[in-house]
Order: sequence, then C-alpha cells, then structure tokens
Amino acid sequence: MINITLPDGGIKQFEAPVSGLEIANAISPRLAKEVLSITVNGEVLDLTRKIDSDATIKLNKWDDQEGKHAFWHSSAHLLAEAIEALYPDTKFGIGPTIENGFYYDVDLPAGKVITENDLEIIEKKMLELARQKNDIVREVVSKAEALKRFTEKNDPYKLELISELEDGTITLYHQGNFTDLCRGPHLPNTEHIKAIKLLSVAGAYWRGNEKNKMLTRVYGISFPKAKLLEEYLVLLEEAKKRDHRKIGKEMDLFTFSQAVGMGLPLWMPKGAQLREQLELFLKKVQKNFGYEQVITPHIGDVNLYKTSGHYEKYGKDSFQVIHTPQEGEEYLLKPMNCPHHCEIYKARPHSYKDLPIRYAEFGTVYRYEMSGELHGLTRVRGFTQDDAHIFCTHDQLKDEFKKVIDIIFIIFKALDFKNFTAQISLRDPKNTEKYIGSDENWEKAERAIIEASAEKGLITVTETGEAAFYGPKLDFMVKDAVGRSWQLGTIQVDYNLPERFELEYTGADNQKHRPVMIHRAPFGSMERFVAVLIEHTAGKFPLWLTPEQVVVMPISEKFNDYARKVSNILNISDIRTVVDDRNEKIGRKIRDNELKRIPYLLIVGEKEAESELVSVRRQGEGDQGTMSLNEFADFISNEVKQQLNSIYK
RNA sequence: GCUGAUGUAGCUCAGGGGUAGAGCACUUCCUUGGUAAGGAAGAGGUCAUGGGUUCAAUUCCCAUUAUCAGCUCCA
Repeated sequence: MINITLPDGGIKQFEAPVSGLEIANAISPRLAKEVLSITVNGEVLDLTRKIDSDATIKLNKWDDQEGKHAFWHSSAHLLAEAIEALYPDTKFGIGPTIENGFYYDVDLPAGKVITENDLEIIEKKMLELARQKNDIVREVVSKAEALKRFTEKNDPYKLELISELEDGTITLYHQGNFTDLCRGPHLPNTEHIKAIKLLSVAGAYWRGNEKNKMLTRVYGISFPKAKLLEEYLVLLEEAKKRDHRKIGKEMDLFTFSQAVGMGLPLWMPKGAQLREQLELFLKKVQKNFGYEQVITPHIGDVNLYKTSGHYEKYGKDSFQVIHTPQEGEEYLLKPMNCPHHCEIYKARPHSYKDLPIRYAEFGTVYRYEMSGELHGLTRVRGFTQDDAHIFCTHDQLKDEFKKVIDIIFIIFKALDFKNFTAQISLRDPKNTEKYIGSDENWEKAERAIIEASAEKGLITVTETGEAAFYGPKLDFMVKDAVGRSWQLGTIQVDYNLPERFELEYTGADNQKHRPVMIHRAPFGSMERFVAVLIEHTAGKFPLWLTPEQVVVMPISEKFNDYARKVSNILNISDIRTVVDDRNEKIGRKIRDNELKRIPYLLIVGEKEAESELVSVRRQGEGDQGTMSLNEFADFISNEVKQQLNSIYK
C-alpha cells in the first residue's frame, strides 16, 4: 500500500502501482471524466503513468494550467495526425502549446500548400480522428531505436531533435496511426477533444533561425466543450473591436498615407489633441520631479553618431545619410536623442553640486524598421519618445532610479494599466567581454536596479544576458487587446555614452569624474503608448484625456449664437468643446458615432439662452439637470480633478 | 527581410472577360422645435500601380507596391 496525499492534505491509500486515472476514479467517476493530467511531486505526468511509491499529487482539470497544457499538447498531436492523413509524406517540426492554444510546424511535400481555406478541412479531419477515441500511448525508447524509427519515416527535423537528446530520456507517443517524438504529458485519450478551431496559417523558420527552411505553421485552439470554443471566439471578436487601428480610424485619431510612406503616422486633430494631453500631463509630473525641457533638432552630423557608436552598429541598416550641397558634409536623421542631450550636458562645465541633471524632450526619432515589422502605431519608422536623460553620480543612481519608477507608477495608475510586467535585464556574467564598463560599475548598477525595484515593491522577472551592451535596464511591458506584449516604459543605465562623449563633472575633491547616465521613457513612445491606451480603454478615455469632452447642441439655428458663446466660455476654462451645427447651413454637423464618444452633451434653447444656462446630459447616464455655465465648468473640472487626484494617492 | 492572404466610393464590404454595386458617411432640399432625430434627391471610382494575354481586362497571368497574420528583428 502507498499513501497518496491530495491537495487538501487528505491521504488516501492505494495498492501500488496506481495510475492518476485510477485515483480520480476512486474519488469520483465524474472527476475521472474531467481530469486531464496529474501532478506528482511537482512533476506533471500522464494520467496513465503508474505511481509506485508515496506521493503528493494534484489532479489537473481544464481550469488548471497543467490541464490545459496537456489538452492543447495532445491537440497539437491530433493536428499533426490529421495533416499526415490529408498530406502524406509531410515532415514534422515541433508542435508545442502556447498561451492560448497550440501550433504545429510542418514541412509539406513539394508542391503542396495549406491555405486558410484548407483549415476547415483539417479541422473536420481532426474531429473525425478525435471521435475514434484512440488511446494516447507513451513508449520509452532508446536513442538508437528512436533514430531508426524516424529514419524510416525520413523525417530530418525529428532526427535533428533526437540527435540532441540524451539516451534514456527519449519517449514517443502513439495515437491511432500517428507517432510523435514527445516528452509529454498527454491526455489518456483523444476523446476529450470536442471542439477545435484552426485559427491561422503562417510561415515560421525551423528553430527560429532565418537561415533555415521556412516551415508552415498552423495555429489552433481546442476545448473540451463546444460552448467554451464559442465563448473564446466571441472574446476574440471583442478583442478585434478594440484594435487601435480600427478605433483610430473610427475616431479620426491618426492615419497613414502611402504618399507619405510606410510606418509614418499622420496625427489628425483629435489624435493630436489626445497626444497633447498626455504630453502636458507628463510634463507636469516631470516638472515636479526636477526635469528641465530641452529641444534638439531632428538631424545630426554623421560624426555625432560615429562618436556615440550608433552609426557603426546600425548605420547600414537604417535611413541613409543626408547629403548637402557641401561636398563631404553628411547628416543623419536622429535614431535617438541621447547624443544630442550629451552635447547639451557637455556645453558647460558641471559641479557635483549640479547633479543630478535631468534633460527631458519629446524627441521624434526615425528608425528603419524592416517592412514586415510595421504594425499600426505600435511599430513605426518615425516616432516620438518621451525621452529624458539623467546625469548623476554613482551614489545618486539608485535614488534617481527609484524616482523614475515613481513616475512610471503615476502614469500607469493614471491610465489604469494594472496588468504590466516589469523585466530586469542584466548582463550575462559568463560573457562579460560583450559589455562595456568595469565590473565594479556593472555590479553597482545592477544592484541599484534590483534594490530600487525591490524597495518600490515592484514584482519583477529577471532576464540574464538581456542587458543592453552599455548597461542594465528595467522595462515595463503591457499587453494589447489580442495579448501581444509591447514594451512601453524603459529605464536604462548607461556607462557607454558618458565615456564616449567624455562627459565630466568636478567632484568635491576638485577632480574630474564621469557621471552615470540614465535613459528613460515612461511612455516608451507616444505612438505605441496611445495604441495600447486605445486598446485598453476601447476608445473610452478618461475625461481628462478625451479629445472632445463636450458637444454643445442648439435645438434650432436660432440658438446657434448662444451655443457658440457657451463653447467659447467653456474653452476659456480649458474644457474642450465642439459645437454641433446641424441646424445651420454653414458649419459642421457632428456625426452620430462621433457624438457617442463625447461624454457630455449640452442642449441649449430658449430657456437656456435667456438665463445663461445649459441642460446637461452625460453619455449613458441621461439628464443631469440644468445648470449655469460656471456651475457646469466647476462640475466638469471637479470630475477631472477627482480622476487626477486619485492618481497621486 | 521571409511565408501566406488581401487591396473595388470617405468607411464597411458585395460583384464579376463586354456602361461599376449596397449600407453608412457626404452635398442639397424638405420635415422635425427640447432632439444623441426622419424623408427625398444628388454627388462621389483610371476597381492599388505597371506590364502581358484578349476584338475587349476592374475581372485571367506576371511584376511592383501597400496593408493584414505569423516568423525573424527591435539602438
């Protein structure tokens, strides 16, 4: 007899060996039907694996990540089985699970392609195979045996994978006529897979290397119940409606023009208004934190970027140099603001008493992203960073770092970004020659970042070897509507540029010292930030950001003058208004869908015009009553203030 | 950059080898006088661009270009 400890601490005794499925059955037959995998002493295993000694277990169902994992992994095998049946002689790469679903990389026989239209056929085949209720059987094989089997199948990808595995650790999984090299775990039987949707098909390089052959990758998702699939598809549809490209078009925020060039966004009046509000907000915060605004040009002498080292690293792969009538004179569109700010720092001598110095600029930069990388506003070729560079002493580094984290917190709070990931990127200690700067400085900087993050209560993930070559960094990632992760805020410590630009300050000891530089951009870039903001809010911005807060609507053209007067008076109080001229021959009529995005509607007619009043309606909430202009101005300012005050708490 | 898909009115899309279609938006007129509206008429297109096949191409073929999905990349 062996003791099996359950998650609630209860212990059950079984005759060894016992399988997960048998344990589940002993608890309840219904559980046995729902359970998908088993965690035994922390290791996730097939339900059919025999346990032969005391163990702590957890039975994983659909709601458990481990359960979904096994489910989707088996679904990937089912996909491969279906493809093999429909396209004989296909060679198989890998077929893992992903956050939502699974994919399989396949190398189709010459001349065959899978297009979106074929997905439905493959889906049907998968369901047909699932209904055969085949057991999924695990087999342990020697390396020699594995190599032999896949040599027979003539599958170069699996052979490559096997050749890298250690003998004794190799397992195969069989279901029906299909066999795959796989570590598992899997479902006991394909019958659990009841609903399948193949989502897309795309190319993917074998092992992610662009020098390798491009395989066909089929993405899919599967569920134990049809209803769950329906719900997921609805969720996907909802996410698509929040796409910033769609909303940006609907709300007239920004556009792209082929005549201007790809990846070069054009901000329309309302988008510019939104962006301006964000900029004003950050400028105000930064002012409180002791930043000074600077302004630098969009181009710089090529030699500036040779000094900074950027030209050498990226010159060939970026926008090319700008020539002038003067022979030999060459300029570059600026790909970053740092060198310019270094030159500002350098323009005057500095005392340790002046530090830290914080130069901020909404600096527009140009980077030649590869054409396939461009994506709405999230990845563009010309964008504005909310950039700032802090020049400080080593001793001030940690404190400055913490202050930058504070700014990022303020912004994320202001816009209700709760689901962000903070990632600390450190250098690879085994490969220190890749990085510049002394070991001592690196250790100091890394410690400063780690401690500053910890002291700020930030939950971080740490990536070793992901640091920039000039210093460690802390990045803030936020997900868009469909779950793609984008880097927004970034804080980077830099030892490289102060060195290259020979930046100095005079210390208390009357000696020259080198300052440390912090690059930081809380939004990351205005473009990407606005994109993510749109997807988070689905275009319903907080009142303080809304491009148009109030629409004034006269009930007839007789009251147009009064409507315009109302608008002007409110504008003086910084309330962004627009007049609906629907009853006048000249002027702009506010479109219905436009109207629905404006929070307040002021109706003005005879009663209002006589005693300088407005009738207020709040979008979605109906009549708010009649009030004087001053009352309304206070009313709306209070709402804005409330929103902003809650940010600082 | 790679693989695949797509490009028809301002927007969302249908169509198809022989005068180019719808809904919404737009313009004008009418109605409506406390209203997040109603009716009628009108205007709007080198069917992404350039070649080819054809008596005839927006439609078929090729190339280019842009967009979309994914891969790769992201100072």
